[in-house]
Amino acid sequence: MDEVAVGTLGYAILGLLATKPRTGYELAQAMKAPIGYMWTAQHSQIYPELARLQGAGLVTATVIDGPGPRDTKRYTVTEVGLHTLEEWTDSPLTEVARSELMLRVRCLWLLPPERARQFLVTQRRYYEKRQEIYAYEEAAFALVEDEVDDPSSPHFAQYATLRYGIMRINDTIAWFDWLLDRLDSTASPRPRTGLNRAGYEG
Amino acid sequence: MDEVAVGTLGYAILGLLATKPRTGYELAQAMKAPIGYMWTAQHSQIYPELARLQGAGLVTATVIDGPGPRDTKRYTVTEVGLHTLEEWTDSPLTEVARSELMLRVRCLWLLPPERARQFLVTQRRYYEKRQEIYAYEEAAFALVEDEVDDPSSPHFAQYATLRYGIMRINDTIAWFDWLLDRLDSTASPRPRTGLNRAGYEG
DNA sequence: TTGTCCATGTAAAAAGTTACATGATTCG
DNA sequence: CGAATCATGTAACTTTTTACATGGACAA
Repeated sequence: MDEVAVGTLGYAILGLLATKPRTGYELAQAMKAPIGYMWTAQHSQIYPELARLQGAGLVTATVIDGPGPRDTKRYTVTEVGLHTLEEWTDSPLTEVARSELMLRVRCLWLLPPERARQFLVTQRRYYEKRQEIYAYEEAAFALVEDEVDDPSSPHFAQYATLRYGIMRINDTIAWFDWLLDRLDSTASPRPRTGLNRAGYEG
Repeated sequence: MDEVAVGTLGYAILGLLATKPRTGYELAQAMKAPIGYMWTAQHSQIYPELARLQGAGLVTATVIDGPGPRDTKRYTVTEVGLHTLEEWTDSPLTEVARSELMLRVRCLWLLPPERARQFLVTQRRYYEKRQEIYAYEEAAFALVEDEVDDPSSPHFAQYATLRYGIMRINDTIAWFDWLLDRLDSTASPRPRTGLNRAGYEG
């Protein structure tokens, strides 16, 4: 019940519990799912965090029927937890963008064009697969038409994030095509001149 | 000189050194810069990593003139380092997407519409600022026109990542506008019905 | 009977952030 | 003369990942 600083993972959990009570296992599943391509965590991180949130009085646990040697617990957000989550939602935010894909792309000049091309084609395929999954997810929102248009419904917010994901994927695929095109349509390949090419100061 | 497993940070450093030798300080600067909105690291992480890379024989250090109580060292990739980087560039990749922004958006249904709107407007502004910085960065590529079209030039790869960044920002701004529009144009706000609204099972 | 799913935990290691610490130069 | 920039490092802490560990239910 002490004043404990809640981290992003804690809020990610509270955010999921705000729509319905879940077990730690279900939370772990939700963070694996494609709709959850916004935050991930392993169960080994989730279980201790749930214990901390409970200690801080932000969630409560109820023992329910379940398999295995240990208790199966279903967690619910408390009023305090919900209020904490609300305050966090529009508190100041500065994101640190990390993209290993872009880190790789930045090194593509080191590879022979065919290898670079192969890499891009493979990556593009992953995004195409996700595109299919997202299309499937979007179809599900047709079933809750009314709620999707109601800003006080969790479906409204969920749909907004889904649209963001779909947009991002579409554009990324378009970008892959643009880059693949540029790779193919280039002039005669110049010979590489070692580590630090003369005249390059960028 | 031992076989040390290199992590993403190590490759990010090697990738920067592959275009030109730099000091640890310069690497830290490069990872702060807007063009580096793909990986970030503090100097406290960079200096030990450079020592590790040097120990593994992937970079070499030369002491140069500089201020302060300690040696100023300029690092250069070795042939082994460059080869290691090359192999990593198109090795299998599966990214874990993390977006605190989307995590927040997913909770917007908890806020009164005006507060949600204010949050989105503020976030939109950050992206608009970055848009300006990126436009400035893009202009710089006009100076190296030839290299931008040459797949074996680092400028080609750098430009590709910049285009990706610009595209992402433009789309994100468009998405903010779409969502702001939806927030405004909604029907009469329904009263909230507590934690777990009846009938909601999503 | 072998593997996957359900369900929960701990331990250890790696990666990342924040804070402490030193000292020269240069600009206002 | 004070603040910012250059330049490098360590210590402490938090977060994330990988691995170890248990055991029931159910399907191929």
